[in-house]
Amino acid sequence: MTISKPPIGSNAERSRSSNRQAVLGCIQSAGEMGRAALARSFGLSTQAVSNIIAELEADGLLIERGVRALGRGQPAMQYSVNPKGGYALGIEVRPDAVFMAILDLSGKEVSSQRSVLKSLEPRKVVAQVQKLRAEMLQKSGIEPDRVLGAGVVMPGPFGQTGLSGNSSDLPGWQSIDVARLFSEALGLAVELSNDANAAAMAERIGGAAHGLSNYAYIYFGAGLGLGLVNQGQLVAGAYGNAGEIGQIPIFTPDGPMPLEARLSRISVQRRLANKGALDVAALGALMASEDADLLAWLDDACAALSQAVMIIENLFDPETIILGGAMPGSILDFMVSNVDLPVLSVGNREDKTLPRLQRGAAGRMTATLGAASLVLNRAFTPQAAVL
Amino acid sequence: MTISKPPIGSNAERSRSSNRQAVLGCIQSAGEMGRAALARSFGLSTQAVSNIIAELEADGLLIERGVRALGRGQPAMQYSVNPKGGYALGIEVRPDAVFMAILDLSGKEVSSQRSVLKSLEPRKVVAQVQKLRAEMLQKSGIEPDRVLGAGVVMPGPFGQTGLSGNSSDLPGWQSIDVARLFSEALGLAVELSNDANAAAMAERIGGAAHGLSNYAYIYFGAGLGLGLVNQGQLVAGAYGNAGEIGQIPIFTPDGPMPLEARLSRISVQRRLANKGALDVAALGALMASEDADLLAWLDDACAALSQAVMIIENLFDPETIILGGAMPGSILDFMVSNVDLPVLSVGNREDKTLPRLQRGAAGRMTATLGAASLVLNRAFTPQAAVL
DNA sequence: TTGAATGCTCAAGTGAATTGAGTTAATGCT
DNA sequence: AGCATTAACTCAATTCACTTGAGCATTCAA
Repeated sequence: MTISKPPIGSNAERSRSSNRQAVLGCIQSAGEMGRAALARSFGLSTQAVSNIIAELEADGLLIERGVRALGRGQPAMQYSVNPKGGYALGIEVRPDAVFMAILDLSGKEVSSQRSVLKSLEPRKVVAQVQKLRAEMLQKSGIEPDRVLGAGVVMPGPFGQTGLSGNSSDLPGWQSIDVARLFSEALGLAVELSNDANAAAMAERIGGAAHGLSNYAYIYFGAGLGLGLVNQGQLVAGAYGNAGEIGQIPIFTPDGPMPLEARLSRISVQRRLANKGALDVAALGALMASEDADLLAWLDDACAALSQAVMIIENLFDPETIILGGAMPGSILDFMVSNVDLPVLSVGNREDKTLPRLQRGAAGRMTATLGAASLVLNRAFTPQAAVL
Repeated sequence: MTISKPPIGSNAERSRSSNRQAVLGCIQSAGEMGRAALARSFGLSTQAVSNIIAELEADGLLIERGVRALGRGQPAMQYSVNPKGGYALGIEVRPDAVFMAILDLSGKEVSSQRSVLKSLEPRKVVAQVQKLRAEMLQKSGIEPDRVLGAGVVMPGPFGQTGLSGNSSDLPGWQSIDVARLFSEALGLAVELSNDANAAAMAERIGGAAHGLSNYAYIYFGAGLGLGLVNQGQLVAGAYGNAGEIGQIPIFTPDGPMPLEARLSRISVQRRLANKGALDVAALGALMASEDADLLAWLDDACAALSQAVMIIENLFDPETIILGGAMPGSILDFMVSNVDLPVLSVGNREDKTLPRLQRGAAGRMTATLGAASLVLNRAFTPQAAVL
């Protein structure tokens, strides 16, 4: 889902670029590190790491954090990522509005905004995004050339599939090269992804999956999505549509139905139709008041979630499964503590140090922040060559 | 599941090694290629490719195939992989026997053998494997240092999981470092995997998935396994147990049950218990005679498979799903043509050029050949750096 | 106090890529 | 037929980024 595949062959310059990314990524996930420790963890010489660090420091991407004595020998100068060294743009396009967020290199939100769409026509949307970017950069006092790239999140699935035609699809966007469109308009490298994948990446940059390389993320959006991270990279599938978990059939007392029919905002909205339109805040209020209808829905939702966990664990064997998205944290927490974790699963291991199911970031902006995280993840990860 | 993680940092030597693998892999999947074409597809200079080719030719891994004129300009000298340039060892350890196969670089089977296990104790098994290797290499006239590595296939899942304790587990093998054990005994790089993953890789080297990078493989072994290939690499999961598809619940008229209960050799054996022990050949004979009980089982199996396809497609969005393993080809073919392909799936695309479901290699040795294919795949794929 | 361990720098050396000029061998145009 | 064009390839020089080895600084432990 990147603009153009990176070249496969390796040469001196590409080595350096890859090593730079590895150094940055290692420091980011460890918090702070010294040259020698970095050299050891990469199989590079200290001298090589020294050169790379000098370069990164000159570029403003790293800052000195003082020396730390860790035992015998000369204490090591520690470095950490300079939050102000670079910024990532997150763009979420929805049928009604665009959301934009700016993250700094540490993954902290610098600014975020929502802009109602006047037209859904791609050119007009892009123009609106350009304007929004200019405003936000100016307001935050960020130099445009400090922006590393943009992540774009759109409702999937991409291309004409058996799941197309949902209400969440963007009309007129199915057959265009969205990544190229944004990349040319913004003059930035663009990563395109669906909401669940983006949210999954957000957890890796600064959330519950910090430092993890294999995990799954169940995302509550319009429907239900799944973000899969394998070896630190998103599993996108052949056409970028992996993770459409909402359609998989689950077993209920009323017969088989799609997971989404029991576990999604649409399903809770339908069940609690008499309570009007429920946004995240309203659901949180109902949860706080221990609303009986909501609790009844939660029972069913947990039963469905249990089956989803079983399928995900047995197919992927992740280190953990994270629950997040447009749901109040209290509801996610309830699910995490009330789901029956399946016994007949490869996820059921005695030596597991992480919980099998845990809560991630919740809220309306999760996917937008995730979009920006795609960019950060790329900045921190050496690009793998793919044939 | 390799012995030791490759170093992350890149330097000149590692660049060369990675470029060598890329060149080999590209030639292997294209059949034959010239220097200039290779250089273009990698983003390397012709000179660099020239040097690499000279080295590979000197090592006996490539052979000249004469010049081909493809238009204007000087015709290009084509190279292809020398089948006799290297060999891969495949080892499948089962509760009753070890299977061993040798593949040449082109993926062709050179030799294969079965040896009944006298003892399941790891040290004794390894000793038996060592002896078997010596015999087979000698009989085939292969110099030992032409062997690139060994792939080892064992019944999963690995480690103590909620699925442990199956009859297919190897007692006494759960808590040892199997890869190290074989690697030290054989003096070879060893890749460890379960049967489904290995079989999936076999299809990539020379079978139905030749040249594909994203596909899924449903494997009929003792139970049912799933091999997932993402970006040309197996998805192993955090603990190497991804793809345990047999346990996922599916919907049947008799209620929910594990997929394996409807779609596996065990299930057909149970349904046709009155016909005695059924090996692959016996099942093939029943299929040829259009046995009514077998056809009834197939109906149920296809219904189950349809659900599995839906889950796999929606979670992974593969280019294709391949069916293979210890089942007669005729039964696999029947399934491929009789399964109801789910409509509500991201796999249901109009622009798909590959069939959504197709048949792969069938037979008793599939996993053993797959084990050797793991080695070939590594020889042909630049190793990705993983943090 | 002394020696071992550890972090780091400087300067020289090395491996593998790129660059640019030049050769060879096809096709296409006049 | 002759010549320009295109493409594949080689040789030699250069460049890039990493490694190596010598040497210094700082800390801990005996």
